[in-house]
Amino acid sequence: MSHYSISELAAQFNVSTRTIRYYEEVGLLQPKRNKSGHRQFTKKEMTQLQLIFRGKKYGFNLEEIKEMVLLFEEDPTGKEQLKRTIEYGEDKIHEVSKRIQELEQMKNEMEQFLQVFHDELNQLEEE
Amino acid sequence: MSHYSISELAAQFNVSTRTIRYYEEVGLLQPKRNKSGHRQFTKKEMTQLQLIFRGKKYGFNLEEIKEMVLLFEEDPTGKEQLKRTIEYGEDKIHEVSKRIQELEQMKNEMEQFLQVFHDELNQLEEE
DNA sequence: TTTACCATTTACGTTAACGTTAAGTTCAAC
DNA sequence: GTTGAACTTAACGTTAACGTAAATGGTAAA
Repeated sequence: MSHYSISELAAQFNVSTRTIRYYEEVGLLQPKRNKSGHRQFTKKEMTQLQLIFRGKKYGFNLEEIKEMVLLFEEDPTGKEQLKRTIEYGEDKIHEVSKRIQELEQMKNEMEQFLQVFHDELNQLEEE
Repeated sequence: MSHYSISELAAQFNVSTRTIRYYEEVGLLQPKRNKSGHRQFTKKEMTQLQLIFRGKKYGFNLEEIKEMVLLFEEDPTGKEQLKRTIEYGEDKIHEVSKRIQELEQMKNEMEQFLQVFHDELNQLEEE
């Protein structure tokens, strides 16, 4: 009924249970517990884990990821709170945009480099 | 005359000299030495450091970066060698492309999330 | 030639992000 | 009710990527 155990989540995301417990340890997740103390995960935590792993893949460390996860987890009620959240979120989006641009530059440079090799290969094959 | 000391490079790239020595230690750089054993860096190493820091910024570890740096450093002479280098390089470009795509997806999701907050803010301000 | 700075190697220290082991608890099935 | 898999916490271990300290050497200015 929409509750997952820690090993189910671990299998889903192909990580160890230790990893998930560690994420709770550092405040990235706060799963509820059942009567006997076992963690109960829901779709909320699944979504958060998605964000975490995507962030990790792109060089953000857990502290940075934590900020982003918490940003989208808390329900900012009140105008001032909302405004600050939006501003912070737009900053984060800017960071991501910058990373994308620089990755594209990196890609371009790699393509230029390969072009040289391509030309050399053509030279060799024309003989 | 186009030779830089280790501390000049460190200042240029805003890292410690230890970092640069470490990169040599793990095989990312192979600077020449002068008579008294001091490292002599040239534009070649400057270019390699550029690649290294950009790679780091986007979540590649030093091992992966090493592959890429060595790929573009060695002069693949001979048709077979050239072909393999080109193929490997295209794989790496593919990886970068994938990262770009997923970063863009990440950005989209963040923008959607923020849109919700924006709407809530508008609701509050219409009253 | 002594001061001072830059270089060198060696080697131990540090932090993030887990891995691993141990010792105990709970649940599901038989 | 006993067995076995899955859960719990606690705590020590591991690796990458450096930081830092110590001991030493070259060189240029005072």
